Amino acid sequence: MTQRRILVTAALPYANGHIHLGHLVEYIQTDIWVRFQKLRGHKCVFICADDTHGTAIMIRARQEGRSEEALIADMRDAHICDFAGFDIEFDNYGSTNSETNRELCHEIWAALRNDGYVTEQSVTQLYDPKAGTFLADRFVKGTCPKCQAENQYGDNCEKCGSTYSPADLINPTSTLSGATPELRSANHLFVSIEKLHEFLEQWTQSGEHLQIEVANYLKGHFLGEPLRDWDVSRPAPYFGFEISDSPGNFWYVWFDAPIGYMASTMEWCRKQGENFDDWWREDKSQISNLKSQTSDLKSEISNLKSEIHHFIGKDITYFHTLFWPAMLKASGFKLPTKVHIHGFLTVGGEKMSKSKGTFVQAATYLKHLDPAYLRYYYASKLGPRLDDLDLSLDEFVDKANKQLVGGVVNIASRTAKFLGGKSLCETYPADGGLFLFAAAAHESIAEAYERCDYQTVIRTCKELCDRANAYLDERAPWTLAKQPDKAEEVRQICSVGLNLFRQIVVYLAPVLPRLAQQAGELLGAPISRWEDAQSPLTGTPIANFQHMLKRVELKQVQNMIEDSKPVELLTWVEQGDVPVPAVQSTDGPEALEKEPLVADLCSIDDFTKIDLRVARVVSAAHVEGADKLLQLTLNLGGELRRNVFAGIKSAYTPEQLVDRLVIVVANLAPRKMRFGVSEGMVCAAGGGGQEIFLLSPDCGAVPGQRVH
RNA sequence: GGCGAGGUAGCUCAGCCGGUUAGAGCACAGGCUUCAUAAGCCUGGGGUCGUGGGUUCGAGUCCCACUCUCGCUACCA
Repeated sequence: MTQRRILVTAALPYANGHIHLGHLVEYIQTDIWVRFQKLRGHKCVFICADDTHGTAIMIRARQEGRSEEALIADMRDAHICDFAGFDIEFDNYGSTNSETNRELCHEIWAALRNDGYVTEQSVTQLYDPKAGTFLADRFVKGTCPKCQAENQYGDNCEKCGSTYSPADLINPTSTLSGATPELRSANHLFVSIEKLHEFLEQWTQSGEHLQIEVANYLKGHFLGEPLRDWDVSRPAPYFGFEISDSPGNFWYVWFDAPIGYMASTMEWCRKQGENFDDWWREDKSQISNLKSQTSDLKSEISNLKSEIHHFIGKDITYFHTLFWPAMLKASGFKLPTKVHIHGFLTVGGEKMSKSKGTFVQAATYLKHLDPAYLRYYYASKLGPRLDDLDLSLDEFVDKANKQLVGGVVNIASRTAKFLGGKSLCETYPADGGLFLFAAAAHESIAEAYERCDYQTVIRTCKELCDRANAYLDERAPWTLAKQPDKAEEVRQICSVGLNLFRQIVVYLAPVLPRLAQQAGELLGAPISRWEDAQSPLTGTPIANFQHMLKRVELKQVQNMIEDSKPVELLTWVEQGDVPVPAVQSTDGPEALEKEPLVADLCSIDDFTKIDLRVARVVSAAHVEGADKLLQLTLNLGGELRRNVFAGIKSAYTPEQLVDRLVIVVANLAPRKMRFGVSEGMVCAAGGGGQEIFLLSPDCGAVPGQRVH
């Protein structure tokens, strides 16, 4: 088999949020594909990066009172940690906010300019005079002009489904500052891709690069009419790269994000001594020479050719299948070999929901469950199509226990103990053709992996498992083990069983890398190549069997869901309505009478669920338009900052708060408020109004300490 | 409205270029086994393959119509 050179990317996660189970459909799918290619002996490079630019990041950083760079650095660390926890192994994880990316953006931009793709047009947009920024649609809220429904965001109404311009909203307000936005126009830069219409038509419809339904979608939606120009610039202030030949304008985040694929590749190339051009630039001399070469040389040259595979969700189809190829084509870069598009994750047949606890973050999952279950589960449900993938919790438990533990691992579990400390037979015993049958399956399994049809892979492996388990059942080595003269026969049967186990683990290695590792250790020979499934292992020492994967209890899954539900927010921050006259400190019964003790007892477990921390107020500020709130930036130790809105304006001034220590509920679910997201709650006593008394630790406490 | 995908056992689905009595897992019923992480094996019940036409010696599989469900409908991450 000739070695392919394959560059694989997964979509860049946005630095505005944590990785959740929905993201993981993509990263697990892609990681499996990459591991498969590597196992097959191909040169495969897995590239990703954080997507860091745009208004959302800018606004959030502002709310948290820190720089965008600090925010995206934290987020990047969190993302990397989450991915590692799920055994998702990137060859390079970059950032779109890198010098390499800036340079590549400039290069591509210059090419677009030179070839006349860039035009300038005036755009009228809502502008927030208080926040000093133009407002993306989702930062504007108002009454629907069609059906009068209130509190509708952006450019469409959830109630009546109509779409409109945000400027048409009745009584629009900025969700950033509460100000009334005004219409302002500014010159934006556009890329005209209509010039490439014919090329895009041909590229998308060729049947080679896209799934058929995607090709049809593009044809039906976009290619039937002239392609609209793409607005790729945003006026300052904007967190991103300033456009060199258009000062005061920045590239829209979607312009520099896909270029991040290239930048991250370039970083990898520098580390590995690879040539970036081999991966991303079409070598014209090679291609033009091809026609005159012999077929031998042709195949040699095609070996040098590298492939580019993008894995994305269906929400960003448009960018990856029209703009991105257009940009690459226009600037002389190599086009994607294939764009693999998958559907969304639903949980229990419904969209993920924060209130139902089905919006599970990667880190929350890892607190409760082994990543192998999810990798296996997703694999068992993923096909080559764009269907949404449903996570059914019962089925999840079932697959993990019945198929993974009771099926696959059980083969080793029921045979290895008879060979612990001994070794496999020197020559592979007769097994009625089981090994050959499984070995012959490798081709169809490999084809299924190649086309991302993992459910077929799992289905096939399950059949192999059933055969192996039926074989063991029939031969019953445990019965023979009681007869000393049958020791050799037991060894033979177990050698067969363990070899069948090993084959299956080889086939599943892309899905279950840890299991492959453990199986290698058990059997005294690492699993490192696809071909390991083709010839039986003989004579190697067998280690004592240790559990490879625990069974799952439904309770663990339920706990994870509970853990993902937002904790009910105590609403005192939003109350404080009637100021109560100051009370003398007489230790009287008034306070108790007003708010009697809670009758329900709470367990120590209930209490420890609440993560109380010492924090220092780094900065405090009035919130424009808010009557009761102050915005606090808290330091929870080290670099950890939190943005908290506290309803304490009636009792404190910002100046009184800066630098003092407070007690904060650190694991309170973030709460979206009118002025931004509040990421915790400052503890205080008192009834509201003037009567709010912040809790403070005694001298000596430092930020980050937990309150017990 | 347009476009796309799909309607196969109680549930989740597989069925490639049309071909013998329509498959798997889960669930359910019965039996075997007790080596294994209360794991494993065998047997069974149960489906007019959305509806109606058509092509064909023969259709779940091709064509048409109808019907229902879901998704998408771009400058939003």
